[in-house]
Amino acid sequence: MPAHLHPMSEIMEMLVRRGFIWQSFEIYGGMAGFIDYAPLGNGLRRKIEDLWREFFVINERSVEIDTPTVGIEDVFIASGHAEGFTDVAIECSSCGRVFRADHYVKEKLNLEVDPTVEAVKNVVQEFNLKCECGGDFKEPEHINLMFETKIGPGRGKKGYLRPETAQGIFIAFKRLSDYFRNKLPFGVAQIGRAYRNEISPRQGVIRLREFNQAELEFFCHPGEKRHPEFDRYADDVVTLVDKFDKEHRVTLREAVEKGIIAHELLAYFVGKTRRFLLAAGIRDEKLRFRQHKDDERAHYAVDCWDAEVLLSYGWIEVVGIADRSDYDLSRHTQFSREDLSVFVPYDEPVKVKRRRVVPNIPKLGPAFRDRAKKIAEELEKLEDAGDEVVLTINGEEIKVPSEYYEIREVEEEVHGERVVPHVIEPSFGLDRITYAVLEHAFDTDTVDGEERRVLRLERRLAPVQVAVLPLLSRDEFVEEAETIAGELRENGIYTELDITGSIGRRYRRYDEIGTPFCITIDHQTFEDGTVTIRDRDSTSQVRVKKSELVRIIQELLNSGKSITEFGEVFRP
RNA sequence: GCGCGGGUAGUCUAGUGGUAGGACAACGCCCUUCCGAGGCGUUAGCCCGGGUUCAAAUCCCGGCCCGCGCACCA
Repeated sequence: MPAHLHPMSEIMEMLVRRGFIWQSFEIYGGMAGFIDYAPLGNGLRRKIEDLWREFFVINERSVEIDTPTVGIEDVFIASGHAEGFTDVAIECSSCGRVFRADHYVKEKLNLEVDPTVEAVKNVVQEFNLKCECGGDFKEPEHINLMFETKIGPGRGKKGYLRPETAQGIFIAFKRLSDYFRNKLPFGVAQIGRAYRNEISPRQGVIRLREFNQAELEFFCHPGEKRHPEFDRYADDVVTLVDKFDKEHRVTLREAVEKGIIAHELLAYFVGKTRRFLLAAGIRDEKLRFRQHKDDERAHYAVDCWDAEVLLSYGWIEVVGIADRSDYDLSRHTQFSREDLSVFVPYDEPVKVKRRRVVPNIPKLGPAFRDRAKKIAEELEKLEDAGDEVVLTINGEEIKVPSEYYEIREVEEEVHGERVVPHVIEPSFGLDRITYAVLEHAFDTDTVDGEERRVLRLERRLAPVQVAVLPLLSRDEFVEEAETIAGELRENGIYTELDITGSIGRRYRRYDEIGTPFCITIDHQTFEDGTVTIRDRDSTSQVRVKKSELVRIIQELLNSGKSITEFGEVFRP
């Protein structure tokens, strides 16, 4: 079906033609699941990243790091991602449906099967297992949704392209905790690529095999899932769809009080995420937060809220805000044997009275010889003891009479406890957000009886911020335009100079790519040193002095101010 | 992965076996003009591979890509 029949085709056509996104590997026929960020799309995505940094790094108690996109196998065994791939799948040779073998066997035969190719193969043969459609299954195979690679020459060491940026943060946790001088809570962000070898990439940029994530891992005390700045968003009214599909329009404070959102910290990030998306130009009425159902959550999550945006594809998940509890740190502790806990001091040291068993070493030594040291260690572990203690040392039962130890009442000061932090993770799909911003900004209206297409991007996100347009292509007009464009560029403003085509045609070009302001050099420029600034959304113009142009443009770009605050409205 | 539909310049499109056409866009020159003006000119295309045929954009097979449905989406 030609793309133009699809409802979102008009914008897709524009995005490709004007240089926002292109199909990757196009001259070789393309490959599903990969896109090139063309000049304008790359500019837009970078600016969205910068906006994200402002919200989730600069204005959060967070830092940003950057870790490899290739990970060694151990990481993903610990994280649980590798487990998902050792799952065995069976595919029907007639209808083509693919099932997870262990689930299918459990459901049809009520039988637990080891998730190995051999075991599944045996079960399928033994019970002559058929597909629901009656077809035979092909040979069972491993599902593999991570890209596999080899590190080093020859057989190398097995590695995977990361399926999320988060693991790089968890792995560096000890260093990060030290960096924050072991004081919770703190956040660590990472912006970068991640990879999933999707079975069937679809829907333009919505499901890619290589994609851009911005993730924040916010580490907190398990008993203190609050945020000191919750009040900033507590009164924001949000649309929530809970796991029972019940919709709520409530403030975040109410959502926490009523128990719709599990705790304040999740609610805080729901609020912050919403403000970020609105700042990027997502429409509030096309934004909602949906709670994952119990069977929908990832293996690591205990609660999860997705930000969903209404697009021509329907409601699309663009952010996942998950409470990953201590899952990741505990798993990496277990697999790496590194202690990834944090010492949390109490406000006041607590005095604890307890009984201790104190071994009498001088007596133990001669009596028990080479076993004495071990016995002493075991005795110290005991909370209490009677007249005689029976210990098992190296499989040997040893009776230790009370003369070899004494019971003392001691008072100890406990200054704090070691806890494995919990982590709240807002995880952003930047490609989807970038596309959503474009779709929500895309508009048409009528100017002088003609329809025009205009991209109403937030000013600060526009990839081309200013276009300088000489009214005529005569040398003196072009030279003047070059001078002005040069000055804007020296001040860090993304500026295009465009001298071809009629002025109207050029205005349309920049409307279509969302350039908020056009500077026009006309005859009057040479008389009184003024130029006009044209506003994309209203198409109206004001005259300003050349000497003040840079300052005015900068102020316009960093505010929502109207051009009419800066000069006389100009009507040619 | 399965099923259905599709793939012709940058974009959109005409073309059912016989010399691949148009519109818009882009670029150059002229005009010198404030909202896709006009004139002249230029660039540029049959997704890839095989087959049938004297001859394939067109018919057949396979692949790739795009859209939709199913499955998958940690």
